[in-house]
Amino acid sequence: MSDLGVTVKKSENLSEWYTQVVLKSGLADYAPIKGCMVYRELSYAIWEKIQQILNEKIKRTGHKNVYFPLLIPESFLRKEAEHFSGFVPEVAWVTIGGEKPLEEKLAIRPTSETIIYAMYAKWIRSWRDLPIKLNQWCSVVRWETKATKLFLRTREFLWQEGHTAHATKEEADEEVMEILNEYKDLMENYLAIPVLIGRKSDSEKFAGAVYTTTLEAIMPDGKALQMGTSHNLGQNFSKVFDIKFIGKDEKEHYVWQTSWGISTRVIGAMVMVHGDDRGLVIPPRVAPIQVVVIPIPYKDTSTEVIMNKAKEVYERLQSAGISTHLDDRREYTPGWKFNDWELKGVPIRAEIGPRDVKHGQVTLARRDTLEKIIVKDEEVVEVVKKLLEDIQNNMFNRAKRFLEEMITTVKNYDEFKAVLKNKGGFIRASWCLSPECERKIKEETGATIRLIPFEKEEPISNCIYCGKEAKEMVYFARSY
RNA sequence: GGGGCCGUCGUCUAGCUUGGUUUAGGAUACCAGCCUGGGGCGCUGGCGAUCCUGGGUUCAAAUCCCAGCGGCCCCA
Repeated sequence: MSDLGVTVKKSENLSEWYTQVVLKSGLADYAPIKGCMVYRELSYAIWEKIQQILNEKIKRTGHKNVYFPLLIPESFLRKEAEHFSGFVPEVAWVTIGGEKPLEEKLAIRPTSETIIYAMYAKWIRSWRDLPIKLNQWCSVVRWETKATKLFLRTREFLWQEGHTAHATKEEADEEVMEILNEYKDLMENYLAIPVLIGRKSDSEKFAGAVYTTTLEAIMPDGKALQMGTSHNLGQNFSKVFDIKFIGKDEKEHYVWQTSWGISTRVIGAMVMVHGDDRGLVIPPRVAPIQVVVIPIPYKDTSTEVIMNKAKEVYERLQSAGISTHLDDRREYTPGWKFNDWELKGVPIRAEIGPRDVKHGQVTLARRDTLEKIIVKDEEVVEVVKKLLEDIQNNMFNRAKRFLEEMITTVKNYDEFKAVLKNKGGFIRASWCLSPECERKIKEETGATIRLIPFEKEEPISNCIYCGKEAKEMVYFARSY
C-alpha cells in the first residue's frame, strides 16, 4: 500500500490517524508559524457551508452580521475582572507600532465582548434600541502552549461570535436557549454529530458569564469535545461598560447580555466522528462535493461515448441541485480516483464504464457503507437524492448509537475511575455541587464536569467524591 | 503539567550505532514519451537534497557533543 492513503487504522491510533487524514485529504496543513494552520480549499468550503447554514438560522431569528476590530485596548479587556483573569494567560499583545512602542498595548482579540460592548454603551439609549442582536465571523487568537492539533487546538482559529443586549433577564435567557437549539440543529441535522446539551459548572463557565450552556459530543476514543457554547452574561459587562437604557418605566436600567460561539473545531469533530480507515466521510449536507462522477474509458469502447455519458450524468445531477464534480482527468486511472475521492470523503461516487453504457445504467458507490448500487439512467437523480438523505441519516444514527453507548452511570468513585480507565465516554455521577470535589476529581483523574443537564436528573447516590448528600447528576468526561 | 520519539529531494525513507569508497542510495510524486483504464497499472528517459538551524570536537561530520527551533506520540 502506498503512503498516499492513510497508513494507520482509526481504531489503532486515533491521534496519528487524525493527523494523517487531515493532511492527506487536503483539509488543512501546518503553517510555518508555531501553533498555526492553513485551512485549505476543502475545509474552507466546509466552513462556508457551515456559515451559510448558520447565517440562515441567525438571520431568520433577527440577528445581523457585523465586523469589529481585531485589536482591543488593554484597558477594555481589564474592565471585567473575571473576564480578564480568565483570558490573560493566553492573550497575544501588540506593543509596537512601526518602530514606536505603543502608549497602551493592544490585545489581539481572544474574544470580542469588551470591544463590542464599549460600542453598545454608545449606541444604546432607550428600550427602543433593544434588543441588539449582532454576530461576527472572524478569527481569534489564543496563545496556546500545548501541542498543536489541527482544528482542535491552534493559536488562531475561525469562529463566529454572537453578542446580544436585552431589556430583561428573561429575554436574555430565551436568547441563550434559542441559539443553543439552533446550534444543536446544526450539529445533529447537518454535521450529523449528536450532542448532549446542558449547563456548565461554575468553574467551567465562560469567564465573565453568569452561566454557560454547552453542546458536548463524544469522540471515538471516548473523549468529549465541546462543540459550542451560549452564555448568559447577565449584567456583568453592562455594569462595567455602563450600557444603560431608559425603560418604559422612565428609569435607567443596565442591559442583560448574551454571547455565543462555534468554531472550526467542529470540523475536527466531524473528521473524528465520521472518518474511517480510508479517510474522510463528509455528511452530505455539508459536503462541498456531494457526488463525483468518474468515467471509466476502455479501449474497446469508444472513449467519447463514455465521456459523453459521464458529462450528461454530471449535468443532470448538477442541474437537479446536487453538488457534482466530474473527474475527467486522463492522467489518473479510475482505481486511483476511487481511492482519492474516498480519502476526500465525497458521499457518493458515480461510475460510468462500458458496462454502464451498454445497459443504460450508472454504478453508484456510497461512501458511508462502501456499498455499490446499480441504477437505471432515468432514475439516477431520484436515487441519488434519496441516497444522500440515507447517508446523512445513517451517519447520524450510527454516531447517535455510539454516543448512547458511551454514557455510563456510576454510583461511587471506584466505579467512576474504572469506567474512565477502561471505557471513557460520559460518566453520569452524583455530585454535591462543591467546587472542591470537582477540582479534586479533575486533579486525580483528568475528568471534568462537561455538563449539568437542564432537566434535573435525581442523584442515585451520595456525592461520588466526598460522600455527602448529592444535589445533581452531572456528566463527567476527559475532554479535548 | 509529566514522559518518550523524530527532523535527510515535494512526500516517505536508507545511511548515523563503529566519522572517511556515497558524486548522500531507494521508493513515490513531478516532467516528457509510450502503454493503459471496473480499486492507488506498466515501461523508457529526465528533474529534484542549505542532510532543521547555530555552535563545538576532528585532518575529516548527515553521522559524535551542546544549544535552539519545529513536529509527533503516550500519560494526567
